[in-house]
Amino acid sequence: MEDPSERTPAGWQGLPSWLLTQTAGHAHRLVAEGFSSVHARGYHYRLLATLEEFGPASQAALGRRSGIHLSDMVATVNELADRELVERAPDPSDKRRNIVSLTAAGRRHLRRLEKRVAESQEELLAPLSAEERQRLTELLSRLLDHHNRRTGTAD
Amino acid sequence: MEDPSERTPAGWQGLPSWLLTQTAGHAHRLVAEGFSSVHARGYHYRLLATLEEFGPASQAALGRRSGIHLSDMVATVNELADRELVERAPDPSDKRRNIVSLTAAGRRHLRRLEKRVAESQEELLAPLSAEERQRLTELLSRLLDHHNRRTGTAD
DNA sequence: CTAATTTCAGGTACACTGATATAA
DNA sequence: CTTATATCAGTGAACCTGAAATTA
Repeated sequence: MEDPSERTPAGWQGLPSWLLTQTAGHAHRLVAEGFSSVHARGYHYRLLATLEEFGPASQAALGRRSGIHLSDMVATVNELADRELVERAPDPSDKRRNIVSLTAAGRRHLRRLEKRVAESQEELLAPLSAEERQRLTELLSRLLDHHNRRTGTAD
Repeated sequence: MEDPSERTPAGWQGLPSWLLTQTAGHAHRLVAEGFSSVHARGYHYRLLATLEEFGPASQAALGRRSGIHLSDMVATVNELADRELVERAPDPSDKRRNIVSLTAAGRRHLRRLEKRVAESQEELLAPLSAEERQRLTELLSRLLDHHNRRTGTAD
């Protein structure tokens, strides 16, 4: 089991796409661990933060603002409504719509999630200096902008 | 539908973990598109490249070298063996093992995959200069190293 | 006995496709 | 008639857990 080839990086390990997806995997893991410690997942945070930032809205509008697919929105709202972190009420002015809004408990839950997110950013970037973090963020932002425009992704 | 809030980025859009996972999503999509045009997926490339780099090996050794989970290794070898891109032969010196090796067709297939990968790297990094690409690669490598060491991940 | 190998069955988070019913 | 909304069913690649049988 002391085969050195099992510790030698293969050629594809240096590819930018590999470095990106692997590092993103660690980022996702760190954030998800923070969330799961308060019984949440990424979609919960994105939905609650979108609700606080833009106010009550229909599930379709929330989907467009949060980037969560409509089919997943149903399950996400279900999970949060079961725990009374959001409220789902019929819209009297348009009977197709549900108006989803944040409850007081939902807002407190969001505060906890934000703390966890901040901690995981720190853990993720630990080996980098402040200037390096800034440079990385800027490079990633430019790549993301470029490809979001290309694919017509919002935001 | 001209609601400007549906184009306004929410607060979490600036988080390093968000920039990383979203950019990685684009990277993954670009690479996967290149692969699917020759009916392949990521595991196929990783397995074929590992086989070429280190030679025939048991599925367990291949899993350690490629980072592919043993349970997924079975299906991956099945798929490649069905297309005669790899060969699975019993190891006479250890009856538990299969020795997996690359066929000539597998090597040709790998050449095609490498071309696709190179194209997608170029597409991924298009907006960055050579120096910026170098800086990004270096920063990501440091982050990846740090977290791989922390989690005991090989390579 | 323990440890390694292969295989199978399944689960999860995220992103997506398609179909349906209802209402604007 | 066309569009928007909400819901349900299901897929996919990647990554993972657990259990089983076989052999070292």
